Order: sequence, then C-alpha cells, then structure tokens
Amino acid sequence: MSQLDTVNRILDAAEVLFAERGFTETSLRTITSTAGVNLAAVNYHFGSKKELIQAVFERFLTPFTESLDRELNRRESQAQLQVEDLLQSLYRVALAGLAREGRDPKRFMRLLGLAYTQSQGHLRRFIVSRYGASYRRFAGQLSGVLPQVDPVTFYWRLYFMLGATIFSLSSFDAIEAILREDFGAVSSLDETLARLAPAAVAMLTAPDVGAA
Amino acid sequence: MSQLDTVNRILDAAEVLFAERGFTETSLRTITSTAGVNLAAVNYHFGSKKELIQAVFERFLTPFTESLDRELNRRESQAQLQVEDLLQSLYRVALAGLAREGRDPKRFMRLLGLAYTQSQGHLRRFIVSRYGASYRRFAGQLSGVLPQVDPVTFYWRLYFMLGATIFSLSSFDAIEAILREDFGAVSSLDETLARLAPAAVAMLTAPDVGAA
DNA sequence: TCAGCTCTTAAACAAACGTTTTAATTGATG
DNA sequence: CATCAATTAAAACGTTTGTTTAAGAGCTGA
Repeated sequence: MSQLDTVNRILDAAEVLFAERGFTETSLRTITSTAGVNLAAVNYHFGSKKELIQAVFERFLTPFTESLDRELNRRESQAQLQVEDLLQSLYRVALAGLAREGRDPKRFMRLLGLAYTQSQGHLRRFIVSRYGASYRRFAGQLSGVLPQVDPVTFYWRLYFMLGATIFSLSSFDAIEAILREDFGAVSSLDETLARLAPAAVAMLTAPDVGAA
Repeated sequence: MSQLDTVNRILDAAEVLFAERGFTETSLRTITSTAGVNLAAVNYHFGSKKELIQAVFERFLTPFTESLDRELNRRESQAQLQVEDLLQSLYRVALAGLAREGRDPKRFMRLLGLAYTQSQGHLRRFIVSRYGASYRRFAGQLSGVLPQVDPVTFYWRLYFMLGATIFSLSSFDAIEAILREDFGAVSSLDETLARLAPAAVAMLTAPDVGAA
C-alpha cells in the first residue's frame, strides 16, 4: 500500500464518518480502523485531527469552487443573465461536477451544514480564507441581476436560500424516507433540485417590502 | 439554595452552553461550574447527560408548541385563512411568546438547528414523539391553504422553509455582524422576521412546475 | 430532640480521547 | 548488496470524559 493510498483511505473514511456523525463524535480510532490503517497515520500524514478535517473539506471544496468559477466565467461573457441561470450554475453544474467524480453530493451538503453548525472555529476560518472569493463573486453576480432588491434584503435572502439548500439537501435521505412513507413517492436528488431552484428564485425575486 | 434552584441553574447554564458549542463539546464539568453547582448534581437530578439535553429542549419546546397550538385554535375558527396568517402565527406569536418569558429566541433556533444536525438520535426521537403532533397539525393547516400545490412539492417546500428559518436565525448574530460591517446596517430580529415571512410565502406559493 | 429523608459534596472510577514515542519495516538509490 | 530516508506499527502518554460511590449536611415532621 503506497503512501497515497493511506492518505486517500483516511480521507475516504473520514469524509463518510464525519458526514454521518459529526467531527467530535468521530474518533481517530474509528476512522483509522475503518480505513484499515494504523492509528498514528493520521497524525503522521495530516498533523492533527483539525488538519484532517480541513483536508476533507479541501478535497471537495476545491473542485467544487473550480467548477463554479469556470461556470461563472462562461456566464459572465453572456449578456442578459437571469437569476435562474445563476442558480442553475450553482445547483446543476457544480454539484454535478462532484457527482461525476463518483462522490455523493448529498454528503458534501451534510459536511457543509456541519461546517456551519458545529462550532469548529478553525474550520470556518479555513473555508472563508480559502473559498471566500468564489462565494463573494457568485453573490455579486446574483446581486447584479437583482437590482430591484435592496442590498441588505438581498443578502438576507441569500442566507435564506443557503439555509434552505444546505438544510434540505443535507437531510435529503431522512426527508425522502418520510415522504416515501407518507405519499409513496420517491424523490431523486435531481427532482429535488428541480423543485428547489424555482422555490429559491421565487424567494429571491419576491417584491421587496423593504424594512429600514 | 433549594432543589428547584439547582435544577434551573443547571438548565440555564446548559441551554446557553449547548447553544454556543454543541452537545458533545460541552462537558458536564463546564455546565456545573458555570451553574455553580456540584458535578454530581446533573446525574442526581436528570439521570444522565442525554436526559439533561432532553430536559433543555422540553423546557422551551413545551411552551413553544403550546403557544402555537393556541394560535392554531384561534385561526381554525376563522374562515379564509391565508398563508401569511399561518406564518405570522409561527414566527411572531410562538417566538414572541418565548421572548416574553425573557428567553432568547435566537438561542432556541440554534438549539433546534443542533437537534437536526448533531446526530443525537435520541434527541430527534424525543422531539418527534413529544411534539410531532403539533408540527403535523401546523403542516396540515398550511397545506390546506395551498391546494394548488402538489403535496410532495409542498412538503419539500416546507423543509426549504424550515431550513431557511433555522439556518438564518440560528446564525443570526454572525450574519448580522457581516451585514453591519459591509453595509453599516443593523438588523433586528423583528426586521429579519419581517423579511423572512414574505420570502417564505413567495417560496411556498410559487407556481408548481410539478416534477413526477 | 431525634429519626428519616432529600440533597449536596468530594473523591474516585473506568473508559475513551488525541497525541507522542520508539522500534520495525519498507522501498528506492548508490 | 548495503544505506538511508520514508512510512508503518505497537505501545504508552497524559487528559478529559460521563458516571458512581460513600460520606456529610440540611431540613421536616413527629
């Protein structure tokens, strides 16, 4: 087993276990035994548990933001951008890029949700410093096609949208199971994104009654 | 210090610390020293850490759902219910009821978010079995005033709305700090709810393109 | 006043945690 | 084949965790 194997086996196991149970609830012993490597390998290759957590995020956020940036480049050269187009960029292209690599988009949404809700200050700092530029660029473009919405209202709605996305996709399997039991209707991730996109557009473009 | 004092001091400290750091990241020693009581008091009065967590949720979810139920009773007797009315019931009345008791609604949103994202299976079971009826009643009434929306689409949108609400309100202070720095605009909780309600209405009432 | 119960206290428990250490093993290079 | 650095392995480290124990204090009712 080469060094690269060990590193990737640890990342694979950590990614799944973190998404399932959270960071604090997942011990290095569980990770290494799942990965079939020695306990000390984590500290040898990554330095510490904190750095392993960051490495897990780096491995999926880097291709994610690269896909998003490429898509934003393409959109930017077009005139007449629509809100729908930008959300399609975010939802379809970027997520589909991850799925194409054989990784589960729902798992990444769960991890993103954990990054926000589990305190882990180091992780939030890491993500903001590393990927904040892409996020601000997307937000800027989206804000640009919504000139009628007050900036503060826009940013609140952006967080509403993020919350709706992260929350519903990170709990996708649980929600899907409930709906399947109650209505006998199976929902695929694609179908759910097809429902989420217009809902998000409706929220972003709603008439601005304007507080303050 | 009476027995009731000890129990309440533990609940007060646990509520704040859980909301700040999460369940696993908050030790019983931190809770008891913050509360100024002996370490063993938690196991004596609550039995275990799990049961303490449930007690914290019970203390704010019971009055919350009671307020909501009373409000739903009042609405039910009226004809011509509107989506806006029901969301107002949820946002203003129930949350305001908690605020009236001198407790912080944002903190409860943070705890609700944790209940969903931190694995803690026992907590989700506890909440569903104890408060599921009120939730289903609210969902049923809301669904009733949206007959044009396909049931499956409705339930997905309900989760979108829950995600937007829990996510943005539980991170309220962080988001508010960012917007204050970028726009110099302070947002109160009331203002944010005044933005959230119409955004949620727009999402729920959006035309149903209808998957499946 | 004293028995009897409730509650608090201090101390100890075993288990699990992240990390470090030291030695064995591997694999490439001269 | 010998050498040397990189990697793996097993064991132990000191902390911290939730929980339990056993003794003490404080109050109540007879």
